[in-house]
Parts: sequence; C-alpha cells; structure tokens
Amino acid sequence: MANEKKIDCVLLGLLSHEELTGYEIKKRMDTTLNFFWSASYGSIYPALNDLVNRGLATKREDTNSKRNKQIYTITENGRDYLKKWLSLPVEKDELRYETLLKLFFGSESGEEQALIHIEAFEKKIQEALPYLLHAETILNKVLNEDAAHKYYLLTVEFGIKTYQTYLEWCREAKKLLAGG
Amino acid sequence: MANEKKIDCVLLGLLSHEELTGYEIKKRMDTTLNFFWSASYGSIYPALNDLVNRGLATKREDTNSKRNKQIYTITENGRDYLKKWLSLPVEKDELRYETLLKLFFGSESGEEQALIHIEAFEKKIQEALPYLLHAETILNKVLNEDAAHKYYLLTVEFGIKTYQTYLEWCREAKKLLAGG
DNA sequence: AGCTTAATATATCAGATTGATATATTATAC
DNA sequence: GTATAATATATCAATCTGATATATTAAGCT
Repeated sequence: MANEKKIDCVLLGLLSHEELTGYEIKKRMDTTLNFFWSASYGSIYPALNDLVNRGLATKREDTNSKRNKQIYTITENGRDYLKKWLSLPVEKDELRYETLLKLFFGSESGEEQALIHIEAFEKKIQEALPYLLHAETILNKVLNEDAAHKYYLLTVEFGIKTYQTYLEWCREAKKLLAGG
Repeated sequence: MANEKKIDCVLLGLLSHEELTGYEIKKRMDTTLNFFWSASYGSIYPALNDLVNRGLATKREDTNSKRNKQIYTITENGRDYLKKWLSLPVEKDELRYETLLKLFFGSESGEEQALIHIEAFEKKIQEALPYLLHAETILNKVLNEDAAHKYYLLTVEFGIKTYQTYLEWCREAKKLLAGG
C-alpha cells in the first residue's frame, strides 16, 4: 500500500484532468512537471498498459485520427486509487544535482573547472526561469476559472523562488571561489 | 566516455580524500552528500569491486580490526579517471519532489490534504537546516586548513539558501491556499 | 559476568526507471 | 515535390533503489 509505483500516480493524476495519449502525457511532463518530476517513454507506455489491466484506466483507439493513437481515460477505480495515494504521506523528496557533486570534489580539479560548472548551471537556470515566470502570469489571470489552477500556481511559485535563489547563490559562489 | 557511471565517480571522489570501507562511504554519503546526492549499499559494494577490477582502486583487508573490513584506496588511474570526469560538462541536475507532485494534483484531494503535505515538508526542512548551519560554522572556522573546505562550503551554502527559500515558500503557499 | 541493543560490515536481488534505439506515419516548410 | 519536424508507440540493456539477509563487535545496563 505504501509503495504505489510513482509513475502510476503521475499518469492517473494527469488523466484525472483529461483523456490523453502516451505521447501527450510525455509532452505534459516535459513542459509542466519538468522541473520537479520527469518520466521516460520506457516507463510511461508499459505503465499505461498496466493501468488498463488493473482497471484503473481504459484504452480506446482514436478513430478520428489516421494515426496509431491510443487514448487513455481514468476509471472510477483509478480516481479512488489516485485520491488514496494523495492522502498518504510523502515518501521521498530528492534532489540529485551533479553540479553540486562536481563542485564538492572541486579541489581535485581546481577553481577554473569549478567556475565553468557554476556558470553552466547559472545559464541553464537563467534559460528556464522565464518559462516559469510566464506560467505564473498566465495562471494568475485564469486563477478563478478552475480550482486546479491554484495548485499549479503553488508549484510554479516554488520553482520561481528556488530558481531565483539558485541565481543568487551562483553570484556568491563565484565570489567565494575567487576571494577564498 | 560521456556516460561514466555516477556511482563510480562519487566513490572515487570520496576515496580521493582518504581510504575508506564501503560502510564508511555510505555513512559519508548519508551525512555530508545527503542533501544533493545519495546511494544505496546495493550500488556501492558492487561498484567498489568493479573499481578494483578496472584498476581504479585497490582493496586490502584491515588486519588491525577483527572485523571483516575491506579498505579501498584510489590508484593513480583512478585519480585520472576522476579528474577527467570532473572536467566534463554536467549531464543532469534533477529535482524529484513528491511533495510538489501531490500538490500539483491537489484539486483532486482538497485544501486540507495539500496543507498537510506543505506542513510535513516544512517540518522536514526545519529539521534539516540546523545541520547545514552547523556545517557552515565549522567550515568557516577551518576554511584555510584545507583547500577542499572551500568547495564543501560552496555546496553547504547552496543547501542553506535553498532550504531557507523553501521555508519562505511554505509560508506563502499556506497563505495562497487559505486565501485563494 | 551476563544480557540486550546499537553499531559496524558486507552481500544480494527483485522491481523500478532511464536513456537509447527502432519503427512508422503525418504535417509543415521550403 | 521533397526534406524535415512532429506525432506516436514499443522495447531493452544498464543502472539504481529499497529491502532483506547475515554476522560480528561495542556499549550500556543490571
């Protein structure tokens, strides 16, 4: 019970809003959930089939489209399963930053190398932040149109605040490197 | 080349400072690296044996101790391998927060549930932050004793800044939840 | 001394996940 | 007309986690 596969819960969560194909699910994850969760096709497609086998979702072919398109819909059992998982305590929040790992061992490779990693990190964050700020603007406009928007905004605010802090840290880290 | 196993690099990084047993490595990771990297015994022990087979580390039994204790030492090849990895660009920085995932789907379970997850997160961070602040104090004192300390401090400052931001977000998130 | 619990120490494995690769069709741009 | 990008699904080796098993030694208590 405590060990529901995370991928199942993400899929059901996304399907709880709307019917989706595996491909669309992957796209949603790569845009909206990207900064705090990710999944690969190698886990999405098998998990979707598994959801159907367990009666948590149904699958139908899209007859409108000429493509080989499987549309997945959440069932009542699926909705119950999702709600149950949402009510359980969080098992794990994990940050896994290779940048910090390389920095931690920085004395083996020297200041120049460390600086390169900090600046690459800084650039990556600077590029990602505008998307979050844009999402914030949109969500604030449509906040009252859907109860879900408030919860999306909550996660976006998390991203904005932490990314801004990352950029602050980059500036201070560069100073510490140079002056220490 | 671009795909060195991360576990190998962490092990070599830790061994580059001092000789260690698998158990000691796990302890170091659970304390020092914990907030930005983690590894399980199931990856540590096989990887250590693998490092020995590839000539990147040597293994010897501790004859002083009565225990079944294997001490691992980095070789010159191991040091080269580590340096090479440190010079390569970072492949992936990943944040995987189940708390944000559950919050994102919060409209399915309601405000009370969301509040519970935020407060559990807040508590976890409040408990972890003092350890980072303590590490900061210590490292600032011994900063000039070892070139590596500056790099440790860099990662600790990252942790402190982001954790403080997390706590700030928790307060605002609770307000947004209640008032929205 | 004797007993219990915590800490030290290594090993293994099922299950979950990634990242890469393969394959094919349809829409878009030039 | 044709090259390229986007849509769509599937599969698999390699990796890693979390759990479990096993055993020894140190520390605390009475």
